[in-house]
Amino acid sequence: MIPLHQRIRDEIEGLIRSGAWAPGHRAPSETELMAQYGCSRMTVNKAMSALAEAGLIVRRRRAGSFVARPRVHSTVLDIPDIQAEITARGETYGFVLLAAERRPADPDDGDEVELAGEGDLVALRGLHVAGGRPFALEDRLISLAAVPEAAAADFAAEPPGAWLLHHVPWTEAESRISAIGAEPAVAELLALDVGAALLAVERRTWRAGEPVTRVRQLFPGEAYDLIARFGPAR
Amino acid sequence: MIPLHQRIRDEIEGLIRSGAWAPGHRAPSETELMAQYGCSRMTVNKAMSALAEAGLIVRRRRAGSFVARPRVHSTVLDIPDIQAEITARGETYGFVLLAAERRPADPDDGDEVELAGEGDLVALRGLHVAGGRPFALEDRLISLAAVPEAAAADFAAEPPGAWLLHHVPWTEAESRISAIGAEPAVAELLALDVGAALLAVERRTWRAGEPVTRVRQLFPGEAYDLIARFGPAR
DNA sequence: CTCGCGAATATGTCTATACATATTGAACCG
DNA sequence: CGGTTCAATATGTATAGACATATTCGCGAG
Repeated sequence: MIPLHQRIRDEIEGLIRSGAWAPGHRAPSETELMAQYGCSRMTVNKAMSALAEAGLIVRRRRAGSFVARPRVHSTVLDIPDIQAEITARGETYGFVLLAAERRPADPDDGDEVELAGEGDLVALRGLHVAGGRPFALEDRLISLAAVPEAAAADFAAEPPGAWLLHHVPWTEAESRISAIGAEPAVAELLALDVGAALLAVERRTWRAGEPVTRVRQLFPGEAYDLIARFGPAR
Repeated sequence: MIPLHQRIRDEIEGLIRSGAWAPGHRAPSETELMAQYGCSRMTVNKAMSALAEAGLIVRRRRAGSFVARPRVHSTVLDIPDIQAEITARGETYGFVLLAAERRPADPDDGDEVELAGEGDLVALRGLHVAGGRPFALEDRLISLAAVPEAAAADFAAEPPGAWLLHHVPWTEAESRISAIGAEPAVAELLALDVGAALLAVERRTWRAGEPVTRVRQLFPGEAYDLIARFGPAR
């Protein structure tokens, strides 16, 4: 049984997404919807407030509720877990740990110093492999001040991304996406020509304001797409 | 005056984001919060339902409300309007229309055929310029079946992105982000070496299920970053 | 000791009502 | 004709109560 407020919400959302109600269109008032659905105003209000929160309508007192004009920016981007992504494609996933060391932050690198805080860093380099072929190169720094358990973790057994996900819940994250050419060392590891275009995803995460980790993942440009959608899919 | 349900919501969100309530932590029941804030259950419920909808807590009947473990995927990505982005940086913006033609869809290109529908296409190529230097190359197709007015528009005066935004509200969009090497023609237009890494953003938009436009924007890799954030910023 | 059943609990939904608040449009007055 | 006031309107917030539903816990029977 679908709750009534959800049904109202879904129906109106359908009218908007189908284009039947164009941006700017004025929706019926709560009183009208209340009569239309034979329910109380609170129920209608719950549906309409949810649509407003979702950004589908704009509500103005005395004036009414209007279909919002969608904004170009801020779509939802799926940055999937690499392992999950690969297995979802039906390919076998592997992770090769190329290097792992514990070291203090480079004092010339403000970024590292901030990440390390009072402690050392764990620096990792690893290769994500899909079906026997290199899929992504990952360079990661983990703050031991934030995650002391990382000193003893075996990242060859469990890739650092998955390990962190299980051990350290984060509260904030920032991802930065750019394109760079492959340097010789990187090109060799990814089995590409030097200078080949790579999609670079750099992500930093924090827990309660304290930096936890910074990771830079390099994907061969033609092998990987990031997709962001705005639309009927829920 | 901040509404009470919002205050409750904000306070609990603060406890979660600060890490005071770790993932898995059980929040007080609605009855307890109701006593704590001296309000009715509906008010507490509104706050907690909103937090649940936002994915910050998970609610289970009889069991209670628990702080959710954040998921890696689905962050919010800002895909800004290029013109707005450049002027925000304090640089002068310019758009150079390199080519514009009206033509039927290429029957060998299923993508174009779908976009065109029963009508022709407008095919445009233009260069976004920031402070006198090339910033992005844009190739765009507009469906005249969906937007007949595009046949008469002057895209040299108003860049097609802005023109479309003003004339055709869309209801769905999909963006695809990848990295490619610059081909000779592209490299020359962007004043780069052949093979230089480019960030490619391809976006398609629909209105009420009908394809409206498809645009491919190529940015010099080192000149532009896309940033996605998840965190306390609201 | 285990299984099944019923009671307790926490959330989920909904109603009817009340008052607050922003905004608009129209009536009124200078 | 222009500005001010005021009432109508639509949303915003909140209450108290009611019943529904899923899930867990504990008790008692086998």
